[in-house]
Amino acid sequence: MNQEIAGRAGRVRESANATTYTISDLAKEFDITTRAIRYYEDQGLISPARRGSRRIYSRRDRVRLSLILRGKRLGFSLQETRELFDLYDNAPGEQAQMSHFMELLGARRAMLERQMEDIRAILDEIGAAEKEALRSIAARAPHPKAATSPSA
Amino acid sequence: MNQEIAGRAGRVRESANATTYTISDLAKEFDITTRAIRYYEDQGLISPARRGSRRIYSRRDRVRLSLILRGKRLGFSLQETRELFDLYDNAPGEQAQMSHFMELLGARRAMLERQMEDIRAILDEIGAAEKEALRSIAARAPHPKAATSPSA
DNA sequence: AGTTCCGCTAACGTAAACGTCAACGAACGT
DNA sequence: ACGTTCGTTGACGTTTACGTTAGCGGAACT
Repeated sequence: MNQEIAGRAGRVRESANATTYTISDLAKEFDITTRAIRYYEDQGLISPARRGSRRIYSRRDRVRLSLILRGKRLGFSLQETRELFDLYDNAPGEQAQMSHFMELLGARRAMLERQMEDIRAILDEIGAAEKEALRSIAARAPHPKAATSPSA
Repeated sequence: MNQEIAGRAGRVRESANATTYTISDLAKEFDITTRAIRYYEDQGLISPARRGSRRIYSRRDRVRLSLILRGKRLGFSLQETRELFDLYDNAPGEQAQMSHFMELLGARRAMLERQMEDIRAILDEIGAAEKEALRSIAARAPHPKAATSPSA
């Protein structure tokens, strides 16, 4: 996974030293399929150069890809991420977009906080169940009362 | 949203005081559609009693529903939640299941941590972008260098 | 009695994000 | 020269979690 070494794929092509990647270079690096990468292109998230029919990815494309994946991990849909890209491309650093973006981010943060709270609640219940189990074992009682079902 | 008052739906039916709910009671309380609730039943997650063809939900069913929703918020699929229910129903408090459950929970925790890290990274970049913007404004320079695209 | 809800089943539709062939061309190693 | 590998464009298939009619039967209000 070290993009400095690499077999001898498409590094330093053409004139100066424009670092480029093939589709499978990126697929391996990010551990996704080439199909996924082409799909992101279909959805307008990346637009790699072409050498004939083959796709040539630049460092910029590579950054975009990492941003797409980060967006996915945060629960953004591909369309949401695309909109953010579009906004930024058409006027980087504008305030209206910034606030739109902050809204999305805030919503995600709220989701994460709720998830954390859910996990905390589960852990609490597990803790209570354990204590209950220990107590019933200590008292040599076969079963406590059997609640409804912990889990999830 | 107070389930103690309620119009005069299906509270205290039958013999003693077995609190029950109609499907729309629960739909309103949890803010989901009745279709969703029936779907959970199709998938084997709940099995409400019937009075004729109509579904009668007990407090146990209501707890299950809340667990299903919590599972969803944590990213568990309905099938995963169902498996957890099945495991617990067939032998509550067994250790093998507990470890299976803890595995799932651990995976979710890892996901959450990664998401938190992603958000931290984004906030860092936003902070850096702001500093850069302020600096370029202070120097009356039109644009910095224009990176690749922050967002997502 | 009539009409309006509520609920039920059955079945088809949907959206997102790819997976999975198929059929083909170009490039690369031997 | 040739087989293998890599890449390309369709195009259809898949999964999850419901949404959306459609058509019908009781139940409840007036």
